[in-house]
Amino acid sequence: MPELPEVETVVRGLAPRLAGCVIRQASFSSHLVVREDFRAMAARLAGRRIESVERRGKFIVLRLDRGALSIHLGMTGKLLLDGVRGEHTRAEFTLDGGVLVYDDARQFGRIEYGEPEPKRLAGLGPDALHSGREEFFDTLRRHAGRIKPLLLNQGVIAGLGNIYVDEALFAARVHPKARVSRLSERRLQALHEAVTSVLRRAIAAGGSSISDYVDAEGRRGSFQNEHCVYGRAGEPCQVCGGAIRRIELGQRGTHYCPRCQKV
DNA sequence: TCAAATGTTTGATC
DNA sequence: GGATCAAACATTTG
Repeated sequence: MPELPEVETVVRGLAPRLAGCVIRQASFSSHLVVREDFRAMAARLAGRRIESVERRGKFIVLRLDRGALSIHLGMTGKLLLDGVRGEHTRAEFTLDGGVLVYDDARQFGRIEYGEPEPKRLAGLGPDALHSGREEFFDTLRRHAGRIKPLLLNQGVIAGLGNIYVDEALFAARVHPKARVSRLSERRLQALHEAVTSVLRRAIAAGGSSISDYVDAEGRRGSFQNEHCVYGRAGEPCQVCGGAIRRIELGQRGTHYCPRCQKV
C-alpha cells in the first residue's frame, strides 16, 4: 500500500501533531512487526520526546531526544492519529497529546529503534523525490540489469514501489525490461523528470488508495484516478489508444503500453 | 478454489 | 560481487 507519496502524506499529517509530544507508554502485540523484546522496546521509548517526524524512502522516522524510531508500513500498515484499536492493531503509542495506533493486517510492516537511528536506514539509496539529475544518473549507471527491478531496489533509489515505477516508466516512454546500460542520456533524463513529476503529482493528490491506504487522519488519496497504466490492463492507452498490457517482471505485476514503451 | 495485492528478505544458481 | 529467480512471510478481496 505505501510508497513514497503515501508515506509523505502520512508524515505531513503527523509532523505538526507529534513534534514536541512525549511518549508516555508504548505497547506491542506482533512479533512480526516488532522483532525485539516488547518490554525492552517499550522501556526505551517511555518518556522520550519526539523532536521531529521525517520520511526516508518509504520509512517514517520519528527522531527522539535519544535515538530514533523507524516505521515501515509494509503492504497494509496504517499509522492513525487518535485511531481506534481494532482487530489488526499491532502497536499503540500513548502520547501526552493523543494516541498513535499502528494497524497492519498482513504484518509486513516493521517498527525498529536505533541510536542514533535504526541501522537499516543506512542501506537506502538516495531519496527518489530529492535525487538530482546527476545523482540519479550516477546511481543507476553503477548497476546493470532491467530498469524496473532496479528502480524498485531501495538500496539503489529509495521510495519507489510498483505503482510509481510503472507510472514513471510510462511517462518517460521507457520499457520496463529495458537494460539500463542501453538507455540513452536523453531517455535517462526523461525518466528522472518522470519520476519527479509523478511523485509530486501523487503527493499533491494525497497518494493512491487502491485498497486500504489511508493517511494519519484516515482519509483516502485520489491519485489512483490519475493512473495511466497501473491496474489498467486492457484499457486503451491515453496516448496511442492501444491496449495497456500486464506482464510479470521480477515477480511483480507490471503494466505498460507496448506501443509507446519500446525496449 | 484460485489469483493477486501499494513490500522486503533470504537462499540458490549462474 | 552481482544479477536473477523462486519462495517465504500473512491476510484480505474479487
